[in-house]
Amino acid sequence: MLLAAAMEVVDTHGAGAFSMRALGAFLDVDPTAMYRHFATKNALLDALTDTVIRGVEELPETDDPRRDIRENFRQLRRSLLAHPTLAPLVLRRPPGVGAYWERADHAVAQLHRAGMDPADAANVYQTLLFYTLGHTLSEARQLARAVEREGAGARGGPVAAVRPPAEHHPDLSDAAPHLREENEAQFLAGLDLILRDLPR
Amino acid sequence: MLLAAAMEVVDTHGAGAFSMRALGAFLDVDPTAMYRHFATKNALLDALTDTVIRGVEELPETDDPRRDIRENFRQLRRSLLAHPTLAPLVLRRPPGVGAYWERADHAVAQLHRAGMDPADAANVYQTLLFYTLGHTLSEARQLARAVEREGAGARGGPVAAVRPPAEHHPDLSDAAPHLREENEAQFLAGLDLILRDLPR
DNA sequence: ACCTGAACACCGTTCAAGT
DNA sequence: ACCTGAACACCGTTCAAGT
Repeated sequence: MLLAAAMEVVDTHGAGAFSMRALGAFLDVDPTAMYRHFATKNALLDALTDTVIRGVEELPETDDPRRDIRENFRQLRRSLLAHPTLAPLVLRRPPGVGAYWERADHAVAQLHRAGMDPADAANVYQTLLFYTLGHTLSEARQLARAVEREGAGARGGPVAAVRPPAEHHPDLSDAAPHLREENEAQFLAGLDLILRDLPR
Repeated sequence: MLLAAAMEVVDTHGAGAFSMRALGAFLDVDPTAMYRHFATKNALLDALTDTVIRGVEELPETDDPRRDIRENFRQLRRSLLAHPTLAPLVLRRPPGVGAYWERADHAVAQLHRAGMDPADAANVYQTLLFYTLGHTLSEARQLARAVEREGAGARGGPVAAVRPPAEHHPDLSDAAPHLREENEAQFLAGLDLILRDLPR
């Protein structure tokens, strides 16, 4: 399928190296043949990002709303990190686009179940979504650079330590060691911070 | 100054239309003359994004830490929205880059002053930063599309309502009206959610 | 020290022509 | 219905040459 081939090219060489000509070469087809199926390169990229937002995992339905919400956003994070060079392009999709509906409805339903009114649920959902996007897209950056340099499967070096000039930023250097923690744990800590009023 | 001219071209026609040739035409200079001052187009864009992260406003120092922290991130939001087509490119800058230090130190210092230990302060800071980036870059998208269509100063239409197919997403449609609120208020509500344990 | 201009190896997209 | 191939109007970047 055309989208699958496009995703393979993106994951192998990075979204920066993706072009209609590169995709044509991969499919052994004239570079202009794709215009029968997608009006523009942008439309093709939008379709790719929608499949990343949607992901491949089932949304969980247990009896623990807090756990289910956490898992919803962990899934989004995993899907974005699986395609790190494509991840930043999800920002071109409005949050009202189809691919987000399932996640939005799932999260809002769990928040409702946990006793929140619609206004609070909407606020918490959006905060979780934007936090997840900001955190994960920042995280994807270093992974993406490794892919664009070394090709698919690159692991990206160890997370660089944050080293501010100590003389100028005394408070920051006390906190700096904690800014370097492993990213998954850091991500979950932020989720829990936002969800800390939910029953656990 | 070269950077100021580049920023003007970006703000007028959008980052998508920015090219070395366009900048050369704007400055009435050969398109390759810029390579004396910046090694690549990417280096030039990185310098531009750093000035956006830094912004033009003074960080506040009142006797209210919570207020100062809110203002820190509102400043970042305002600066990003002032250059909406450039905003997504801040994701290429690692959070440890120079332009973030001032904001990081300021926020961590205020959190410390409010009684937080370094580990909690680091967690809250990162959550606030990534939330702000996610929220603001999503918000910048519609502004950016207006600029790329109509040129500088475009206001971008009213915020599109989120209209999920009601039959499929009952919980979401209860919350949907609250997803459409004016963006500044929504942004601040998220900040307060993350900061709700701070003394006010 | 800085700018110029030709050149190279690319782009996205259109369109007439083929099967 | 789908693919081809030439063509158009662009790119970033290098490098020898000029002042």
